[in-house]
Amino acid sequence: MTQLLDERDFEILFAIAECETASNEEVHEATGIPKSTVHYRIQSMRENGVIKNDLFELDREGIGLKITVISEVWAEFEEGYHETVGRKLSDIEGVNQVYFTMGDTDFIVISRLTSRDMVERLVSEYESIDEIRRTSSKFAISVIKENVDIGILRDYDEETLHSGLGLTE
Amino acid sequence: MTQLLDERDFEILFAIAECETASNEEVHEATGIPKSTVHYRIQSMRENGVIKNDLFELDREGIGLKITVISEVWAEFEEGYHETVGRKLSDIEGVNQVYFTMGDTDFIVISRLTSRDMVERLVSEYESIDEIRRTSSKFAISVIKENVDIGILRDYDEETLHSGLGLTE
DNA sequence: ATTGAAACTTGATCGTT
DNA sequence: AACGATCAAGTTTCAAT
Repeated sequence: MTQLLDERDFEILFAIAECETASNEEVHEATGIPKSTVHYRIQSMRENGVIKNDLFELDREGIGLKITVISEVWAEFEEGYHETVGRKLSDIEGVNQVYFTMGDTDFIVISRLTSRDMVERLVSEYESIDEIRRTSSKFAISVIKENVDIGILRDYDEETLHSGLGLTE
Repeated sequence: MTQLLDERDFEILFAIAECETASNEEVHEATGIPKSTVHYRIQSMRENGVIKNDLFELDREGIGLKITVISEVWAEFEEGYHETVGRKLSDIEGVNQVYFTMGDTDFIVISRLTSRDMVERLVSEYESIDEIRRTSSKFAISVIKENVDIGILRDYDEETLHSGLGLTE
């Protein structure tokens, strides 16, 4: 099996994420890769499914993030701990979503990882945070739905959003 | 307080989500709204923060989705239930992410909702699914981090992704 | 705030290497 | 596959409403 992506593809993807634009021009300026090559590469990534639409939904498997781990985290109560602990959790490599909830769990953390090694690293990062009392992790066997960014709108009736905002015709 | 968005803004956002492109041209064709007006509206939504970057990360609060609910769902074991039940969960309005896990929980479901009404609706939708045994829901008091789509790349060292894909220099 | 038309920038194509 | 030059196509601006 041949590699889907090489270093150069990543350089382009990182530049897009960094600049927050997919303009050939800007990617060219950020990377030094000629405009036409940037264009060619992005087109190739579209064709092989790594980039899924014009708004750059990425195929996580395609970029090597095959493991999804969902963790529950319990922490010591302190003033403002949802911010301080939340920030520490956010900073761990591979951590993608952090939700602060109240009740029997304090945080829910979703991570995308490349390997078992990273899972071990994740756990030891949790353990190195002083305020954390206990964690519990689950592997997602399959990701059935993820609608993110602008795609989220497909989850709703226009009606629902209108009434949510108090819009009237 | 004046409304951030009106019907027309939504029409444009929905068209973008539907067409999977933000081209003035295509949005114009899909909606009949003149190109220059589409341009003007998108620019305005950028300025007031509803659209956060060129790759169309949306401000969920801005479009009225103020409530995040995270649910754990337990279901009867059946052949292929992760698909059948997972699909039913995915189809509920406002459901945004569905993860199938094994062990003490079967599914983790993340929803974005506009109102308490929608929360009640969510729960009754859960209850109407035959295979579901039990559910448990938490409200996210705050969403501390969400890196989605192409932004996910910012969570990683380039190194990590390279080694995850088995790339070598 | 909206729009049609003009001006301009950029993405896409093509031919070489 | 990479790339510089070219051109069609789309974005952005502008002036009028």
